[in-house]
Amino acid sequence: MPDTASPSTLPRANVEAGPARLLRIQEVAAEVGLTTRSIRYYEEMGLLEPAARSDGDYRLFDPSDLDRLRFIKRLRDDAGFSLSQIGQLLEDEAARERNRERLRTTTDPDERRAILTDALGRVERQLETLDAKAEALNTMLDDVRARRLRLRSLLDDLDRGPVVTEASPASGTR
Amino acid sequence: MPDTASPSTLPRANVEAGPARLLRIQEVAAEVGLTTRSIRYYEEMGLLEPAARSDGDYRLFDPSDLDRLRFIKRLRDDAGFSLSQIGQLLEDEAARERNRERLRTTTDPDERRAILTDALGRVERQLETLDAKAEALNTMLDDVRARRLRLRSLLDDLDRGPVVTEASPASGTR
DNA sequence: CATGACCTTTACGTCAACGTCAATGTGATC
DNA sequence: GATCACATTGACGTTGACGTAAAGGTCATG
Repeated sequence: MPDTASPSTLPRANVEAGPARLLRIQEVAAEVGLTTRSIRYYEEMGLLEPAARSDGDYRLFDPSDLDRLRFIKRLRDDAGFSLSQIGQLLEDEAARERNRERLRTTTDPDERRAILTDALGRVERQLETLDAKAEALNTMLDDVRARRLRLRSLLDDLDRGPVVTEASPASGTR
Repeated sequence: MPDTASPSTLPRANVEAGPARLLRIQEVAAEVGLTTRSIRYYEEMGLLEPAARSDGDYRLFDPSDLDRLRFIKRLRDDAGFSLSQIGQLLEDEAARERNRERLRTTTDPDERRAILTDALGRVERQLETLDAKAEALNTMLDDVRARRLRLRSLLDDLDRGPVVTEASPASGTR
């Protein structure tokens, strides 16, 4: 029984969940809204590695690759990170997934703890990066909201009654 | 009596508030943390216009120019906007300041209302732009926080007691 | 008025992030 | 097994956002 693909917005390894139909680059591009060139470029930059290659060396992408590409796109478009910054974040991601493998293969509690602690540290760093950006953005948002408030109250004043701004006694007079 | 410059983080026109010492490009660059090249480039791109020029055509910047440059820098570094996007936002800014001039020179309530409404609309659009970005960022932040939570609980489990991930034949009570 | 630090414009160089051929190979279909 | 859409790897072109050097003007100071 083929499991219905559970959609996820997060990059997650498709851990031993069956073959799960591999896509070629053009389908992937259409699916995630990137160009084939960009996808190849991201691979060249080390941001991802296609799940497999065909006999004739065609790139073959699995669902987790799609998630990863969507994640990259979000970081690029929404957050405005550079590819090298994204590389930092995804490097951590990749390490995390490698560690997930090891986590499942080891039973030594100490090693498990070490791996988890390591992963936690990387996530914390990701959080710091994103948080800093979000905070800066929110500050700017507050500034603009303040301006909006001022404009609104000016308009209210205007509607409520004739303004007594009285400041230019000889306006236009020379 | 020279008024002490009131610091503001927002770009605001220095409305008839006295001469207020004009700075040359290098001082400005040092002050706001940009290169002179960038400042000239921003002018070339139409993001700002120095308050004045000296006899010998030196660019001369007033405090509101500095605020504007700081604003540009924040949009670029913190929010990750491109210069053309910043141009959109600042185009609105420029129009707003021109309108502020007209606001002070007209007494016609209808015209004032029109100008204010116009300005309000532009600020709303700025808000939309910034809001969209902030929302996207917050979504990503939530995702990462969720991952952190999962890692923490895994670590907690590990600390609290031996995990029963699998049948470990070696240890434990028989 | 000479000097040196700073400014001007002009113009070419650079790096990231792709776009766009070109030459060639693949693979499902008729 | 020929076809044709899609794939591959170069390699060069382009755009944005500056860096940097050249050839000169400006301005406060000795």
